[in-house]
Amino acid sequence: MTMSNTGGRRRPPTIHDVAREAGVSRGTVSRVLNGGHYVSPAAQEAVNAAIRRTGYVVNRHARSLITGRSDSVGFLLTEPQERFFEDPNFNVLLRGCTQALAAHDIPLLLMLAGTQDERRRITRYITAGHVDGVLLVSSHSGDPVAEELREAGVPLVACGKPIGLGSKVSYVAADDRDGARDMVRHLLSLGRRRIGVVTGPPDTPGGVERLAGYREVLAEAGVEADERLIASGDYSRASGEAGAERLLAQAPDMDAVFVASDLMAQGVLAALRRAGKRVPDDIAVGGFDDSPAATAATPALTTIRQPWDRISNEMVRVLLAQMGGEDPAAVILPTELVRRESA
Amino acid sequence: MTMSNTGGRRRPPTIHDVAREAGVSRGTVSRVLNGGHYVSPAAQEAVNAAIRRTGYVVNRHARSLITGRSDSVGFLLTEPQERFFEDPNFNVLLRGCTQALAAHDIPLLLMLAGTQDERRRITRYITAGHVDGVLLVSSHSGDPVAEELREAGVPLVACGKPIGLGSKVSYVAADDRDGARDMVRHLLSLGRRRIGVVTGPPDTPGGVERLAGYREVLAEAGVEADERLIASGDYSRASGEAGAERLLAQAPDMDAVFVASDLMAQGVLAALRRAGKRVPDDIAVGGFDDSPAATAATPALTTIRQPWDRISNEMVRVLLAQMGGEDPAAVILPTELVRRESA
DNA sequence: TTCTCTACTGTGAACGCTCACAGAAGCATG
DNA sequence: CATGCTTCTGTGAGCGTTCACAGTAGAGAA
Repeated sequence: MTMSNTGGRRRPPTIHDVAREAGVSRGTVSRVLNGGHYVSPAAQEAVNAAIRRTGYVVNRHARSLITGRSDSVGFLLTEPQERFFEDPNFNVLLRGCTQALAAHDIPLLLMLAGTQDERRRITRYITAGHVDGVLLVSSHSGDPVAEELREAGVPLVACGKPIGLGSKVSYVAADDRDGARDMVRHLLSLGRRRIGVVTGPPDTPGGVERLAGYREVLAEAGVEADERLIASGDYSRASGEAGAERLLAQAPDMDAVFVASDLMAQGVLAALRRAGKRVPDDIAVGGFDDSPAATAATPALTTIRQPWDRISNEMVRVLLAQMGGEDPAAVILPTELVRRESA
Repeated sequence: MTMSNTGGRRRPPTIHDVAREAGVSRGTVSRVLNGGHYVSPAAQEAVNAAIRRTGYVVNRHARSLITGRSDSVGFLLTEPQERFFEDPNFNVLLRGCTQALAAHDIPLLLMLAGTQDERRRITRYITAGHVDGVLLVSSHSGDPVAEELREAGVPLVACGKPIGLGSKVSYVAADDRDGARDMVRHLLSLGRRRIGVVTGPPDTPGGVERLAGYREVLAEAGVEADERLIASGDYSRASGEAGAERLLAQAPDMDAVFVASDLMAQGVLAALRRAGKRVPDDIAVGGFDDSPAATAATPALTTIRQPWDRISNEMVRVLLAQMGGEDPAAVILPTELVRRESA
């Protein structure tokens, strides 16, 4: 019953064909397509029937040409790509955003801009209006792309608080500091007192906030701070391994370690195993993210869950709102302690 | 020097503005934009200068409206998404394709169609001409989307040989059978004779071919086949774990196991550890893929590298060729044995 | 009645581009 | 000197849609 057409018409049906088929004008069809206001029930029905019969789908290019919108949003990665693709969180985020957008029938364009050159090209591409908004995933500060897009007036939502920028840019983030506090409190509750930390890079919000939470809780608990218990990594597995080795050398009496990402925690576990330390008996290990890496690790990681599904949903919600003219907004979501074997 | 414009023009410059600025007609500007044939050097130069001065970028919607092309391609996943996002191979593939396309200035639209409903919608979206071609990632056979797209005449390249379809659809794949042969030969060369296998699903090329390679080599070597040494999984970590348990129960004297994916191999390692078996001393383990999971595992996996960078490059190359009117083609790429600790 | 208001419908004009065509040179060939 | 061919250029039309506007009909108010 569908797709029936006079003869072997090869070209897809246009709004004209639908109008003729329904016995109304282009304008009326267009109105039905765009919400159906000021259309009589009879016309509404006739048009819908004609659309079904002809198999009509709106030509987005023609629509975009006149509306100036593209009805698509970009998912932009401005970091060296290895990082993101190695990080399981990224997958979850990408999937969540794709799905949230699909619910609004908005396709997502994936854009990778790892090099300086690519970044320039992508910025031009975006500012030329090929997407209506951008979901930005870039943890490091000093990222010129975000600033340029903001200036160009492109609706933008970052994942995690962009450090360098003012409050004029929207972002959605988990409550890093609070999550870190929960974890360190948990380690304290296990009786540990010599608690080390492997932080993220100091130019990322996760690097700063998680360390701050760690310091706060120790101070509140009256545990003596010790800089030898602090090492910094870059969220990669390898840097976790290196960090753990440093800590073991500097503070052999360490009895727990809070690691700012599950991936780094995997590296920490490897280093501890090599050093002959049992986890959690000798040293308890706490991760952060609750990524697939947490359950893949041996022993399975006690970690802080970032609510990635909610994060992606909120990012999309805030972006759409901004595309609709609303002001930028910041959303902070709570984290949750997930207890497994490592602590 | 760029973006200079009379007054505070807000609207981006059009081809008209460029033509006026360069003192030529729209047609000439258009010709410069599309390859510059039949344009005098003087006009060429004037137009390029005008483009630079005005900051002009072509409006893709207007162009697409008339050419009927969209100058973008889709990356389509038709499986339940968990699988792909859990699988590190997927990342590498996605990244590779994005980069290969970026070199041609073609944006990539990521499309996820896990449910029946989504699949229908996406198919309509694609056949409506919103992308010029599709990179299909779907290992299972009996996938109706591929067949529908093929019938609709949409250029299509699959990753891995689509089992159900005829030879009319392009694909790029690693040489699964040969890779499996290499691995099993390697295990034999270590002196192992009771070699188990955890296969992939029988409706995927990897499931079929890797098992076939295993059987072939054992037969050639005159090693007795034993169905108790064969278990099948679904490429997930959990299924690897379950498969290993089954094998251990059925064939306690197993001294090696070839696992059809690194992720499953991680599960196998976990099961072996629980059973008190030392790897590789008691049982050697060989994986497949050389994904990040291979190095993340303890001990690091000896595995078969799939040439993902080449695969993605070839997929893009074949797709672009097809979009240019060439016939479908199949490309098979060689694999490589990577020796690490587990075998 | 006449006027106004609301609900609905149709029409021309864009949007920015490419394409086909016609024409203008310049140069060699008949 | 006309004729053809090649290289280059400008112009009109049209891609499929939305938008602004004008117009119709019917209902209620003055």
